[in-house]
Amino acid sequence: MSQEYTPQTLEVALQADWAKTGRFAVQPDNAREKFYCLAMFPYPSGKLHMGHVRNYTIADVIARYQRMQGKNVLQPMGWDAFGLPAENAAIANKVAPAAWTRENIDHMRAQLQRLGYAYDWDREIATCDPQYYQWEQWFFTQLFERGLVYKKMATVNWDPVDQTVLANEQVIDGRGWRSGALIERREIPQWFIRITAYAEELLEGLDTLEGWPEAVRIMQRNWIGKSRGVELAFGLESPIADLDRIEVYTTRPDTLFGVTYISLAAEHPITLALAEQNPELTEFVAACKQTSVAEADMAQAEKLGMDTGLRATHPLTGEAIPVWVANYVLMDYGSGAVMAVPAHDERDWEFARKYSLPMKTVICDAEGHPADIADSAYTEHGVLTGSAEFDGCHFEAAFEGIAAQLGAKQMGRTTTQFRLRDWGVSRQRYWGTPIPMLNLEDGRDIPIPADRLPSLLPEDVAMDGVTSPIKADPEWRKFELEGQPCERETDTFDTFVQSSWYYARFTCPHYTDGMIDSAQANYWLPVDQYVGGIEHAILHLLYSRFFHKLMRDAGLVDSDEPFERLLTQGMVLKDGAKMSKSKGNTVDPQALIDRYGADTVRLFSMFAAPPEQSLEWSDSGVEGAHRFIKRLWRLIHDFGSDEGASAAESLTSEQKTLRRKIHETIAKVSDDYGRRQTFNTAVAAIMELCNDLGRHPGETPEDRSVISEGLHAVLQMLWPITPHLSEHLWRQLTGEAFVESHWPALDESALSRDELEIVVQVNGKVRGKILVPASADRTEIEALAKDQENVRRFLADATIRKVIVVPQKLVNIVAQ
RNA sequence: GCCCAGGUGGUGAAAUUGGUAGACACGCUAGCUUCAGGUGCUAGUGCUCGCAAGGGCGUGGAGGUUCAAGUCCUCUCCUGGGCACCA
Repeated sequence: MSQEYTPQTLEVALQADWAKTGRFAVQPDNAREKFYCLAMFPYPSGKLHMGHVRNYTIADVIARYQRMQGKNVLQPMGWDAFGLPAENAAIANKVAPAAWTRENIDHMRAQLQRLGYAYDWDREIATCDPQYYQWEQWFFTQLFERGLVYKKMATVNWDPVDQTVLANEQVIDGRGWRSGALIERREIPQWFIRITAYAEELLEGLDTLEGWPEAVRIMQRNWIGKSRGVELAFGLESPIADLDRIEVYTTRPDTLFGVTYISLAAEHPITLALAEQNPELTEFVAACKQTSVAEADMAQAEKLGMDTGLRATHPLTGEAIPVWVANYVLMDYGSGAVMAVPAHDERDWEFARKYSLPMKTVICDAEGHPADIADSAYTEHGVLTGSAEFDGCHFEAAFEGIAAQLGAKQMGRTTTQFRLRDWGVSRQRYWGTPIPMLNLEDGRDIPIPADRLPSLLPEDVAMDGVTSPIKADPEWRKFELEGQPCERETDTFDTFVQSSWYYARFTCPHYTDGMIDSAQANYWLPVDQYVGGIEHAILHLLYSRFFHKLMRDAGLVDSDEPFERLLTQGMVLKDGAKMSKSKGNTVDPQALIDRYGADTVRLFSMFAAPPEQSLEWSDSGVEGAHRFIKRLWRLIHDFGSDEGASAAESLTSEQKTLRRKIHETIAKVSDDYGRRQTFNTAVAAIMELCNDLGRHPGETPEDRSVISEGLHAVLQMLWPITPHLSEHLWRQLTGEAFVESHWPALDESALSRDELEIVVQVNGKVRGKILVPASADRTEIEALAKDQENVRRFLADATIRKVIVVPQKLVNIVAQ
């Protein structure tokens, strides 16, 4: 009766059954505890890659484990369907982004279904559907009314040949990826959402997110970057560009006496005014603009500067301080000007060295001497020197004293600043949500009225590769409001806007009366478990937290935070590198599913590494996972049906040992799935149990009873990972349908041991092992340890100084 | 450049609270079964000395704390992620 393992037929049949019976469709149910499990939805790029498989398997294992705990589990799936790749594909393949996207969705949906994920497909969302983005447009107009939206000039990468704006990704070594032209920074008007109004709350909220990895919380905290400092001004003798002073911000006012120059951004109004009379400076400013807007590029670019000849007055000493223009000072941050203290700031030190600018030490080192700055800046806090009446002050006193003196002179004040900048949401692209704003003839911007939404994106378009079809089409732009002609905004939203609230829409995807059905949302939210790549640690997760608070303040949801617990999974690598087409090291999950079935692919993904770590791909590892499945298949078939095996009365010591292994495994796997989320160690433990079950003779009814108990537990514990295999074999073994809401019960009494093995060390090195009765006390253990044969040899002519006994574990005898 | 992770056998990894380093699996070696094997089973497998019993060494590198360090501290090297228009 040894039947062959045929995953292709077995899995597809079960999947059809799940779909037909609506097995994973859910509704609110107040009788049961809810559990909302969500994996970050994919961009529909064409087909699934291994990163998706890993991501969705992790989430599915958690969702199914929670189902086995009897919870009402929501696990939805959808598509982050707007974005740049669709435009690129449209140009390359002469197909409209909409058609390309929807084809990809159909293909990827089928792939996900073939992997057997327990999704409620009735809730599927695609962000490119007007039914979705209309509410995003509506919400934006609400934010506008609340004063949380504004328009200002902001910098973009400009390709002067293609006459288009480029994403940072499209700028390679400072050149446009298609034209090869040197790109330049250019300022254009763009829409912003005031995330900075929520900076304090976003920062404080991090402390409540105990279910988040500490690394993510730290990264967000640093990103928000709250600092206490001083805003101060250096005076100008005569106004330039209507400014009579240069404003700077510093967190180190204690180094104010060490300022030897000031640096302005290339876009600073004073720079621009000075450049008008100075051709050399004009040229330098143009050169400064030839880097991408990416911070990484700017931080690594060679530091360039030029003396403007202008001098500003030090607010405390009255000295004349040279004013420079430098390419590392950014107009978008703070005031676009910084005071430079080369002795106590790394970047200023490098710049000053390069241009032979003076340095002035004003902080003492730990020994109380003026710090040595010959080889690098001294950036520690310390006692002041060379700072007039502040000499001898420590950081705190100097900070307060200098701030007070600046305040008295009306030249400065203490402030709190955030590194976080407002969220620019304008994109000069076609394939996105049209920004629902109108430009009136008098120049004012107003929102499109709610009853005229959605502002529909035309889908039947041709892409020429340079101009957005809605920018190229004058007809689309035309709009009439109360008889007045006006123009639609032709920019679209950043795709992060869609992904900032989809988790909430999943609770009520078909709701037509508003953005969110609060009754549904408040039942399901917050998401109990969110799973996604670590690469989203800052942007996506911060924007979502921000949007949640915006929705809360609009009365749509009750909770303060969207995601209770977060699991950030590592990447899938091959040959130590991220899989990518350009490297030619991709692995197509479809080929693996076709060859081994979904359960093998799922099992390997879970077994190969813990979820937070990167996973090194291995073909032979997949083979190994498949072999384990076949072994288990054979084990169950060889065992036959369990013909109502009853709990045995008295067991032999071998049977007791096997039963203890079964229950130790249940305890470990429960902990690994639930608390630790280390699925690889759970699989290893189940494999160990299977090895023991296979080795155990099945001669007596008692033997068969214990083995049967173990096989039941194995199938139940594997269900979250290999659901098809488990359901199929369960029926073989028991003759009944698999009941998913039963997690195997732990029998604590089966865990007890009569004897323990204890390690004996001499001076920290293992010299022997002893078996002691579980009831043995300290003195007995110590005596047994000293008596151990090998231990005695090492103690022969030594004096025992100390004996350390760690209960249940080891004895360390310290001897000389 | 800045912020955050990670580095353990030939390979993927385990070691959960400072307490036996290498569980589980891959690979490899030997044997058995079968002998058409991309099959199955058994044993061995960190390096090293030894016939063996047993010993020495060993978690990127250098120091340190401790009876005891993969785990804690300091410095350092390498790899990966993020840096606001890839998603």
